[in-house]
Amino acid sequence: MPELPEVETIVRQLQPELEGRKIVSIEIFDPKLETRGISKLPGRKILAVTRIGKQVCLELSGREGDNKKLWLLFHLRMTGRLITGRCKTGQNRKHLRACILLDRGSLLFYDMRRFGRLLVLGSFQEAQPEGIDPLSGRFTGRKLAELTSGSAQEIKPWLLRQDRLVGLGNIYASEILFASGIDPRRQAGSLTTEELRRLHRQIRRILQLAIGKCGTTFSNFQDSRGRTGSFQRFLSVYRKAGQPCPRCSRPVQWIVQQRRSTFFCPACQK
DNA sequence: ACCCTCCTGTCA
DNA sequence: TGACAGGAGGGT
Repeated sequence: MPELPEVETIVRQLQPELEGRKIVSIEIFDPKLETRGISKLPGRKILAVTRIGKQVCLELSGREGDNKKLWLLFHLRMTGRLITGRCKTGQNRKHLRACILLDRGSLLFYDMRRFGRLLVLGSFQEAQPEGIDPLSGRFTGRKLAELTSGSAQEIKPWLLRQDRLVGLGNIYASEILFASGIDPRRQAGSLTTEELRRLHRQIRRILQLAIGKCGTTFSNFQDSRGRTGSFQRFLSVYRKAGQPCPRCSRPVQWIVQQRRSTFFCPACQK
C-alpha cells in the first residue's frame, strides 16, 4: 500500500507496540526473501521505529557478546504489510512472508505480490537513501528548483523517482500536480519559479494532509490491527477518470506515462 | 531516459 | 483473456 504517508502511518502505529520489545526469533516463509543477517537479530531490543523514505526501520540494540547496534529495514513495495499479532499456522499463513517473534507478541510481514524486501544493516549510514525526504528541513523551494533544473523528463515520472526526492508514489504524484495546477506532461526543467514554488508547497501540504488522514486505503478488506486510511475520500483525481474535476467539473483525464497511470484535469493543469 | 520485469490478485 | 494495481532495480 505504501507511499510516504502510508509508511508514516504504519510507523506511528508500530512505535508504541514495538519499542522496548525484544526479538526472540525470526522465521522466514518466503524463500525469495533476503535472509542475510537475520541470525544476528534474536536477543536484541527494538530501540526505535522510524520511517526512512518509504521504508520502515527498526533500530536494534546490541546483544550479549555483540555490542554493535543493527538496523532492520522493511521495504513494503506494492503490497507489503506489517502487522502485530500472533504468529500464524496452516491456512492463516497465506501471504505471510516472515514472522518476528517478540518477548510479547509478534511482528508479521505479509506481502501478496512478494516485491517487498527486508534488510539487516550494520550502520545507520547504510540505511540512508540518496534522495531527500520532502518533509525534512532539507527540502526547500530552492532545492526543488536545483533538482529539477535541466531535466527533460516529464514532471510526473520525475516525481516518482526516489533518487532525488524519497517518498512520493503514484497516488500523491497525481494529487500534488493537480493541487499545483501543473500538467503532468510538462518537462521538469521547464517549470517556472512560480510553478516550482506551488509544487514545493503542495508536495508538503498534500503529504501532511494525507498523514493526518492516516493515508489512503484501497483494499476492501481491513483487519483490526491493520491501518485504515481515509485519505481516499479526499482524492481529487487519482482513479477518477471521467469523473468531474472538483474545481471546474470537466472530466478527469487518464493517461499512461512510463507504463503507469496518471490522472489530471487538462483544463486546470497547465 | 525509457522499457521490462519481478509477483499475485481482481475486475471488465 | 487482458489490463491494471500504492514500487523500483537492472539493462539498454
